[in-house]
Amino acid sequence: MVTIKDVAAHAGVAFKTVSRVVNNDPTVKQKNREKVLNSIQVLGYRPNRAAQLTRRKKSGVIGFIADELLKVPYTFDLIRGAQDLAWENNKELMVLNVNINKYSVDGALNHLFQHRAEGVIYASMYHRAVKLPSAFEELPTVLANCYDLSNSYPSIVPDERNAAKEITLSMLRQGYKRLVFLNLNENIIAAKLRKLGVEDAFAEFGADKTNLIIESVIIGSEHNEYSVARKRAAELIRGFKPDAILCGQDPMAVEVYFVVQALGLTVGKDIGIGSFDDWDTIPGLLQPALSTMALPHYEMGQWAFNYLLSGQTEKTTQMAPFTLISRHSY
Amino acid sequence: MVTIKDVAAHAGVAFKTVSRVVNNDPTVKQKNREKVLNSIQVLGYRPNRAAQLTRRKKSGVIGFIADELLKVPYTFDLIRGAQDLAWENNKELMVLNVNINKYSVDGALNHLFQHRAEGVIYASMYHRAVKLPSAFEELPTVLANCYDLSNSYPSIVPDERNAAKEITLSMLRQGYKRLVFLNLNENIIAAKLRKLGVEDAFAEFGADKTNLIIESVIIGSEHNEYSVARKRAAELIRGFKPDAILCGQDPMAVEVYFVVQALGLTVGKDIGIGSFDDWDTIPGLLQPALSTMALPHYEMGQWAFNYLLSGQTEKTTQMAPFTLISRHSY
DNA sequence: CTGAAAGCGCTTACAG
DNA sequence: CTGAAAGCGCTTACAG
Repeated sequence: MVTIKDVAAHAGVAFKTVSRVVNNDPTVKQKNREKVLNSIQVLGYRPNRAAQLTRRKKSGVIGFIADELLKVPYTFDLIRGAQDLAWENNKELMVLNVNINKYSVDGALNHLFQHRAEGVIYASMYHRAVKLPSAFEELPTVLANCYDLSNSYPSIVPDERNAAKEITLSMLRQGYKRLVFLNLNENIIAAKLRKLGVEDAFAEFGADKTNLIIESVIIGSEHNEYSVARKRAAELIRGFKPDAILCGQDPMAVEVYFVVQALGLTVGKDIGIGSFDDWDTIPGLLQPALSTMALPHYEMGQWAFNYLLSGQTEKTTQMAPFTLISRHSY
Repeated sequence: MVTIKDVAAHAGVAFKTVSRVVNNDPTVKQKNREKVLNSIQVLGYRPNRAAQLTRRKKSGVIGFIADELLKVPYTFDLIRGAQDLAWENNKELMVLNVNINKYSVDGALNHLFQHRAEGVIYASMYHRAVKLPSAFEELPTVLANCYDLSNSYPSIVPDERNAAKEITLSMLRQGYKRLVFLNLNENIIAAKLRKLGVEDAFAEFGADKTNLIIESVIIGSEHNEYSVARKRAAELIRGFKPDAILCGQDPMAVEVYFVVQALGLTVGKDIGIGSFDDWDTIPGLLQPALSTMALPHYEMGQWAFNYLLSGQTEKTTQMAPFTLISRHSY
């Protein structure tokens, strides 16, 4: 491999001058700079990052530990948000997947320590509380899409409550009166907060709460979840006769569309449907296309990265707002 | 940060002995090894990777350039396949996202060169031909889910033709006689090969080809694609009256299920449905659950990584077999 | 504005 | 089995 000394010999300068050019030191005389740049070009020199890092204080590495993250399509936006900023700031984002069977969090951390990472983003697949090993205290840590029960780390999570309030208000304002909210598993934080948000909207709008049913249709324990969305949607449409249904996630909306069609009704005409997530291709697959609250994954990834860059230490829990994507389902 | 010398001082040995212990050199006396291990523990020493790499010949870094890869959920399995092996082999997988707007392939390559990567996997989002900049010739390169037109690099791609043949045969064997294959855009290689595969199956089974219609229902140019699956499915079911439909991808199957239901028919009873991809949550969302040919992304990721590890140079194009996931839709 | 020296934290190559 | 020296490709700190 071509080294700084090869370039120096070729350009007829001291190797320190080459180093200066590579590092954009403005004190190099224009003529020397050009000679060096030319030699770099001709010889195909590329700085050896490992050698640079050995000598420098900063590694430029930010870790990204993904807690089984990558099973759900949109969660990858967490990584993208961070990576886009890493690229812009000339940092290295070291993405490490963690899961029960293969990679431990300790293993991932060890990796990051060996690379002298300057900070780490810990991201979870869905919004939840996590308990991190104490080794995280040794380097700046930010949580994304999750939070720490003992409040030892700064974190950013989706603003579930406001999102639910916002989409519910949007439906009420359009004239829908009688709403069924088919919620996610009541054990998860998103479900708890969204329930409050929907109720907030009814209260703020002055709507009659007897026109509201909230029910969890993803049930069972964490590792044995199943959906009763179809069954309950059918029963509720027949019995309660809502004019709108809000679904806890886009895949559930697919199920509800089937139920609505089977009952001879039309989404967007006989019954309005809204949802959460903006799950990849799903919303556009439906007819009419699904209106949904998009999760702010990309923004959370960015926020987490920026937080590390800024060198802050305040242990805030930040709320990231969803974005309402209006299509034609209500 | 704790260095090898700190550990040596604490353990009362030469720093070279610490280096030996860290690198599992068997010549260290048991007693000294224990002393060093203890000091490492007590001081919390972690080897500095950058310094190691500066001195060693090998960087241990394998690059993974992902061509906008991460928009479709299952494509991440390409990375997972490679990453699992990287972990096992104590290598670093450096994942770099490439796209038109932000990161160029040249930028990603430059990154990899600076890290003295030992090889690179170039993976595309869907099965297609690619043209790589000539800089790839400077380091061992393997293509995954794509191939090079000039055959300059080894590659692995899904065995589309056999997959189509296999699922079609499986349907024919179950007694289905009259098949509509709603194909992907005819411009893409997968569509071309699968068409051949379906025809292979009819020929091999001795089935009557007048009972087969193959039609592309994803149409338009690459950047302006749209689906006429619903419209054509409805027309074909009414006119041609197939007893089975094969869909080019799982999302298309969702659309077809809606059409079938709207016509008052039942999937798996009145009409069999098969598909391709095994796209994340979609197959299980449908009722009955969708039988589909799963893309071998994980396996391709593994193969590509192994190929680099093995140090082979043969420029083969490998075919990776799909796996039939039988559920209840036919 | 430029260069010769020292040093980063390791491993390599050699000596004992 | 262990250690003192040299060196990896750079940057830092200093001198001119």
